[in-house]
Amino acid sequence: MHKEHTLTKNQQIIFDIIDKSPEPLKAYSILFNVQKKGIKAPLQVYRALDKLVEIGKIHKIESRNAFIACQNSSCQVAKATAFSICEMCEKVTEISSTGLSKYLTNFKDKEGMKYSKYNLEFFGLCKKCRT
Amino acid sequence: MHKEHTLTKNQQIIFDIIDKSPEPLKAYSILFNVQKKGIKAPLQVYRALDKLVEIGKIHKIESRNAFIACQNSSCQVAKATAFSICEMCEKVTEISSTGLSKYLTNFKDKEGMKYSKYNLEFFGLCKKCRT
DNA sequence: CTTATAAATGTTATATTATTACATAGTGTT
DNA sequence: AACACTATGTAATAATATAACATTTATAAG
Repeated sequence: MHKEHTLTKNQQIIFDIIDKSPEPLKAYSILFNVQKKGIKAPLQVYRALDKLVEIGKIHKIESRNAFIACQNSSCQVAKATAFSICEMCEKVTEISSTGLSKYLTNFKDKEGMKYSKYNLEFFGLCKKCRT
Repeated sequence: MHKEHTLTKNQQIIFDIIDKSPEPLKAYSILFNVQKKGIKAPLQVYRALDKLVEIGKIHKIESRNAFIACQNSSCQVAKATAFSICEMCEKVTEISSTGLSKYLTNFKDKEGMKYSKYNLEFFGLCKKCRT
């Protein structure tokens, strides 16, 4: 079993903001939002973000430089992530498909190499934006 | 059939540097390398990069903010990309697996949504770094 | 409980990555 | 020539991220 991570003060503050947000948040937008709570410097935000990513509480959307809370309840480690991104409204959703994650986790390249981690980002138009 | 894109002067200079490099290049490292050729400003580099990505001659490795020449001969459009990245030596290789690209191109999420584009990055240790 | 160690914090400065805004020049039509 | 379109040049600045160092807090070992 995994050890439950108890978040520190800064980590908790920053996680809460990301978790409550309906959309991915950028580091400096987070910073702006927590300045009233005493977090004044970028580094304080980035350190919390790094830790939260490391323990799998949040994920980074690489193509957007933004962070989203993990949707898969109790995802402890960030080693197999997949997202859909609407190119119109920028809505991002974490994909949890057993088939997909099995396929990718077991994927071997031409030389038989298996990978320990992956990140996949799908792009298209969401339901709303297609209508 | 696709129209062959004739690269402009700046685009050609920047593509050549990326194409010759054994590793992904970052925008400012490219800038540094082309200053002798008269390209002086970041924007000149970014504009060429944008265009080259758009026409599929190069790809951006999102997790590294770096650019690599397309390995799939005559890949004209950047809409289905997959890479392996060594977390030790940072070697990046474009994966060309028909199985993988078929699987992902046809992937539908829970709501039946199909996507027009994807980018996948695998992480692990390359052959050399595992020994 | 105290000492040692690791993890987290606070703060300043700076590095790296990317875009806005505006002026100019080339290219290809009609 | 007149038009639209794409690319270029240049300066300034915005947005994203890390280095370096001092201090504090949490955790574990004796």
